[in-house]
Amino acid sequence: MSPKFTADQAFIRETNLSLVLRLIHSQAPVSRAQLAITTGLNKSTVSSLVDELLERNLVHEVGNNAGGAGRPATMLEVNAQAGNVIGVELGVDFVSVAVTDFLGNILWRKREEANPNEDQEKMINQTLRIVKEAMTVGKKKNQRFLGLGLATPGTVNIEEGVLIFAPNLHWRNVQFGKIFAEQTKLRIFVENDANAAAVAEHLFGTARQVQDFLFVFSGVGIGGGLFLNGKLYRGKNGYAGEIGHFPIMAEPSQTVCHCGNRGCWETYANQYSIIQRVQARLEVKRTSIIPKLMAEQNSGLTIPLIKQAADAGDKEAIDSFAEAGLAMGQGFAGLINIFNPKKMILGGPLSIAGEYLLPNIIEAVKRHSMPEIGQQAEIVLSTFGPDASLIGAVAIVVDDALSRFIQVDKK
Amino acid sequence: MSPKFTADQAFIRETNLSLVLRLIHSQAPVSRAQLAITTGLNKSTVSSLVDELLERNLVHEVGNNAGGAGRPATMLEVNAQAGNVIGVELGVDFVSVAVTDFLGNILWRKREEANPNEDQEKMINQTLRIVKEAMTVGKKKNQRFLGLGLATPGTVNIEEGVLIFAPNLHWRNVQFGKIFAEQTKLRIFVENDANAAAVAEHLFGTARQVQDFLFVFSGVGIGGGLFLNGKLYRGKNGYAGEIGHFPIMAEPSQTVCHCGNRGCWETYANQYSIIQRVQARLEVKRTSIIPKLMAEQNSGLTIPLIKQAADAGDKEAIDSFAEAGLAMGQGFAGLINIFNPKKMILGGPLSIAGEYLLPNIIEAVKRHSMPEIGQQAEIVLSTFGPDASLIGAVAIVVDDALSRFIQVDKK
DNA sequence: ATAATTAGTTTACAGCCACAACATATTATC
DNA sequence: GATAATATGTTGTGGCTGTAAACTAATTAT
Repeated sequence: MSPKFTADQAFIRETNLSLVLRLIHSQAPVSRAQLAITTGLNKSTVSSLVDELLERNLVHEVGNNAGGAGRPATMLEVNAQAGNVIGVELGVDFVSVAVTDFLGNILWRKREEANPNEDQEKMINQTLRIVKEAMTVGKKKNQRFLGLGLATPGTVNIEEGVLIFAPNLHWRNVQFGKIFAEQTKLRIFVENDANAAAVAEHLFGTARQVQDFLFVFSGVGIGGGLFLNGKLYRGKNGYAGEIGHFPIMAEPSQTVCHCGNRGCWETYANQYSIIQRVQARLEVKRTSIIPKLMAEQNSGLTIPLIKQAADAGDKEAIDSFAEAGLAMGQGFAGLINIFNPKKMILGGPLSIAGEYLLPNIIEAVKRHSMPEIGQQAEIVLSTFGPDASLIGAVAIVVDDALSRFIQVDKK
Repeated sequence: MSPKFTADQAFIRETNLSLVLRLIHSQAPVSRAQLAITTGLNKSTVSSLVDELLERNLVHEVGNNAGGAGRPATMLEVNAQAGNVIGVELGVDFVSVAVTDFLGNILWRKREEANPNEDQEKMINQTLRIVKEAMTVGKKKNQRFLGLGLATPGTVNIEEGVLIFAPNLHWRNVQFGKIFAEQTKLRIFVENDANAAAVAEHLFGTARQVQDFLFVFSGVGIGGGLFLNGKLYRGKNGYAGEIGHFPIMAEPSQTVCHCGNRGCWETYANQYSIIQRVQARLEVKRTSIIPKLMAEQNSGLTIPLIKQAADAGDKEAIDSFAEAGLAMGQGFAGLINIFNPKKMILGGPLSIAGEYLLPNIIEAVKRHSMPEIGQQAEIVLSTFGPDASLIGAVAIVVDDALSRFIQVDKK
């Protein structure tokens, strides 16, 4: 049925602990007195809460702040050493693993090419191998791990830690939670890549304190992390966020999307659409350095290569990005009209070309959104660029630690 | 900054009172014992909460339920006599007012034609006159009023009770809250019409217990009430829900939307698009009863008239609805992909033709949505048809009474 | 008649936060 | 340099909360 929500004293304590911890996280350094004012809680209550957080090593005092008159305040900060976190990002053709401290600072990272089509078990074992390597890093630093987060394309059952279906990987029903828990003995958190990236921006990035924003993950397709009313929105089954499949034109002539339909927005605005635009231009106009770059680097026509050409001032590259930017912006406008968000964050592989896309996205939003709504939305690039989902994997672990006060096993 | 959320004892009590009251509302008749099981609260706590609700006259006992073995349960129900509510719907060309009991049962209602373009003050005075008439009804029944809800098109600042901007009415910054509070001495709640309708469905209609659904309000334009994670989503400024302005086609050839853009989804799926479809058909094909109906009734080409023709089996009318249904369904599919909702509810003036639209909406959703997501969404007609916003105006008052336990002035 | 079962109440209790008084540590002022 | 002013943070009391367990109450099963 509907999720029951009862409250008791333990709930009060947990809510207030979490509130204070999150405020210390987002507004560090702060004093107990400042916390009392911003929360509305009594000074003594704040002291009691902070004492508990200090005891749990989640925060620490960082000297005094002698400002004006009066007793100087003892400033508080979240303790970066509260514990380490492992983040894993599963991509369509790579695996990334990172070890960070509690504040998301990267202590170690590794990326390997991978091929999910070849053999699922092989890729999982590859991932496990890198994870175990990562764990030795944490051990050396004598730190406990708070957990392991895994970001993957596709839809995820976060309670069970199961990847339900990832069209890009052609995977179904993968028990990540179970497999990784057995192999690492850590607490495992599995989340969709765009959702994870959204949490990363909320916790560590450009969307701190922002209650309503969309993370637009653009790459092979376009997915979205919907952060609404101060939390992730997942929909009935966790499928929410398939923003790339709004049918913006259902004529039979349109490109077939990999979802099987025609005229999905993402077919006009994903990375392949840019490659197509460049190809079309190269066929008519040859004054571009792109063919030369491809020959030199023995590379196909890829986004990084087109970006490189644009950096060198190549008009065909720049114009292709501009055109794609307008198409992306059209979808952004529609989403802004629907959501009235404070921010729209562009991330994913395509965001490496953000500087060329963004001005036209903004232009298209201005043109196609309702003025009252469009003016309210800031359109920005992801803080973490192509690493957004990897940091996101870390963020979902940290976010849990900021919320829950379940005893973490000591080492 | 971000809304702080602190918890204290009063909050616990209010949360649990509200939880129990809502459960009694949605699952009546229900016993204390059942409530204890479903909430997870202790039996004694439930008794204490129920005692308080009884004292406040919000619920009442309705006999025993002698089922199997054991002491028979005392069943509880929300007290319809807890207080009356006034609902007001401001339409583009009418005003509706209703008096209901606490369960939303209509005790009295009145609808008058109105013209917002003529004179704002005149229309407000007209509304106030009907409201005062309504209040004499409640007085006769010796009932107190819990409040007055007002549903209006446009964007609303719900804290202040101000209509910010309603393009269809050409109104800006109307202080409904202030005006109505002064004139009626009641607590006033102002809300956007689509949002109000969504609350009505959640509280009294087809979306009871549904956490994630969209109310699609189709009429002159297409607006949406977004009910996500168990509550209304309003966005940063309360503008959220402009689902009609997703640019599904940006070619210069398209119809200009009243938002100023071209190719908005709603221009393919609003009531005017249906009228256009019928007109186009009538120009080529004359075997339709529509011209005859228009002549007989001395009426223009309206949706009710086309509906009447469809009821009589007129192929042109039926086919026009079918075509529009497919266009609506295309947008529904896009929204379903984005939101992964449990339900999509079609309401608003166009919903009187729901039986002709719905099959094609469902067909288009099947065709254009991602199968995993589309299969999850039930697509249904509003329980209240064209009255959804009027009942919604009532619902926002009831919803508040179910949540808050501020002392209501006695009579 | 007695036991079993289920509903609801009473009483003792521990946890939580608010409040007010207090201790602490600095700057401002004379 | 002493005193006042100011701001930070702590301590102890009290009221409110839900929990737990023992209790009463009202029915059916045997």
